[in-house]
Amino acid sequence: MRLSKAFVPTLKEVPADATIPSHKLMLRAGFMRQLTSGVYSYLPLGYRAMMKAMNIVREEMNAIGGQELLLPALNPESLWVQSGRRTIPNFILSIKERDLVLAPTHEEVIGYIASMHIQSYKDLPQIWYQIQTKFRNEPRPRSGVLRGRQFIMKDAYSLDRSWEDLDKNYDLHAEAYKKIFTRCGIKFFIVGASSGAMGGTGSQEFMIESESGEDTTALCPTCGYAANLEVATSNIPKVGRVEKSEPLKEIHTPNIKTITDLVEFLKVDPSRLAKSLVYRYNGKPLLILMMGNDQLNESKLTAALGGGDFAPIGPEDLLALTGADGGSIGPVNLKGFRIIADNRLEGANGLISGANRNDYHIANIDLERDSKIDAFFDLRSIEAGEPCPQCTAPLKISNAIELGHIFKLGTKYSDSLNITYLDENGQAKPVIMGSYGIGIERIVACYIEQNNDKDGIIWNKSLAPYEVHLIAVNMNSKDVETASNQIYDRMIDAQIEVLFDDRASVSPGFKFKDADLLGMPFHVIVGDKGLKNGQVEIKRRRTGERILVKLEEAVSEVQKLLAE
RNA sequence: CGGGGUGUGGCUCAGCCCGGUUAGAGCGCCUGCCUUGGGCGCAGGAGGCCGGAGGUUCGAAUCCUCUCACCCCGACCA
Repeated sequence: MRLSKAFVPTLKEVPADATIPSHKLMLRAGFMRQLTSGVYSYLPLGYRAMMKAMNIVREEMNAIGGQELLLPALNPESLWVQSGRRTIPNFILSIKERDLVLAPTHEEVIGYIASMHIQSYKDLPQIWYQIQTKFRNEPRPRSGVLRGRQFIMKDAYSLDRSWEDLDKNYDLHAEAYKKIFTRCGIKFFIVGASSGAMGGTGSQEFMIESESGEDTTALCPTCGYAANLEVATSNIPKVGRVEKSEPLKEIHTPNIKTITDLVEFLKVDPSRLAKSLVYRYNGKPLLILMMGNDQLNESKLTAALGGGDFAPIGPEDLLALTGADGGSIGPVNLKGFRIIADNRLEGANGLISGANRNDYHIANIDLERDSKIDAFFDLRSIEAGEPCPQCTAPLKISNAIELGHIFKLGTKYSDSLNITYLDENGQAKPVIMGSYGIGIERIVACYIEQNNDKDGIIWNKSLAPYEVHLIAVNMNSKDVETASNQIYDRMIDAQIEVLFDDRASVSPGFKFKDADLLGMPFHVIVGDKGLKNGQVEIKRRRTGERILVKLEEAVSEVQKLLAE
């Protein structure tokens, strides 16, 4: 492509709306433009990079037996009502004129097709995938293409007869994902994750570490344990028992509302303080007992409760139920509540907690003796430095961007959408499903997050919009014009993807800046300076290293470099 | 949805508190000249109902009310 004819609107100044490197660079390099919040147009260069990513994904999906198809973005609303996902908050965008919605993902459509055409165990297994635009009713799009209302995803769906077969398909996808991200040149890691609103029995996320990430992950630098904070555990000890259970004692604690106040006031070690969080779960009161310094993890709570609606209880409601205000609630003599507690409290005694009477706490609580805990769960968020659950080395906590997510869905959609097959005995059985997503824009954005410098993007060959950026330093020089045109033609013949800066009215400095910004792996520079000696220059974008080669050998040298 | 911020030429912004010539700068763009190894120089030029609606006023980019859009933090998040 000749830059003199190309649409590559580069920007010298940083657009005001962009805050993270990938967003700034994708705008500055003329890869895309925003149309409205969370919606972008992909311009020629950006689209080429995305197509490179899509093709890598496609090749690896095909390699595990995936069959590509294309599904409708417009879906009947009723299908989503049937699956139960129409009412998920901030999920589905709908069309005003008809009872249609824009598909945010495609389990429902896949299920619809499968329910009609998968009839026998002989039809299984299947891997179906699509690479296409999806929509989400995103409350707050942000960080460029990392969280948009419209985005391209590869979504794959596996259909199996058994959980064992699902495991095989799941593992195949995990391996394919490793190959995909490795080929893209992205440094990633894999974490155990919560299956969230997708439902299902197991999932892993493919992550890159990034300050801009919206996920938080726990990582063990020693043994490699990695988990999303939604599910991460640690080897932090239980509270345990003190020598002797003393009799209960009520303590006057005027105006003490928080755990910090309480530690200050009683001059006690916070390890004996239990805090009470009061929720309504499916309309009924629920007391959650945690260690005073621990944070409730709502993802874990959701998992523990097995779904349903929960929300913290309001102050008036609380007073009516307990006769006390927040900060004075505790598990002893609390009527009408289901009580659950964090695992760390199992069997604990010698605790201090609220007395269900304003300005009073109770000491010497023995949970086994003085309260009835309905169940213990892992409910706390782990913190940096806690011992790894596998090897006890201190855990590290970092933000991360989710590139891909693989789920064992099981029968969630088979049940609601009635997807069954007949087994060898003629018995109807639910199809066991898996789903496997990759955000295409995120591949490009994450790559850029990991590969840029002050001058611009640094592409590798696999995702670069073009392999080579050919720069004619001065098109008004006859020699340069002839030589650079010759190299360009030869590169085209050699099927090298080349972007040729043949602009006559642009100064050399401008061209070099543009080339660094666009970031193709190799720059071939043709100027009078080199041509005097029959030479052209090849610059490696990543290192800045330059080599001089003979004009006639320019193309073969580039081929050598590209073959590395 | 809560909190904060911003809307002025294609881009980045000044002007707004404290109302008053014809609304400015840099970059980009057009024309000509010049230059040609790191966003080059000189000269000339085009381009804006100051997000929108209403109001206050002799007079509004500027003050008030409403509204829309976008960004950031939070909530939420497959």
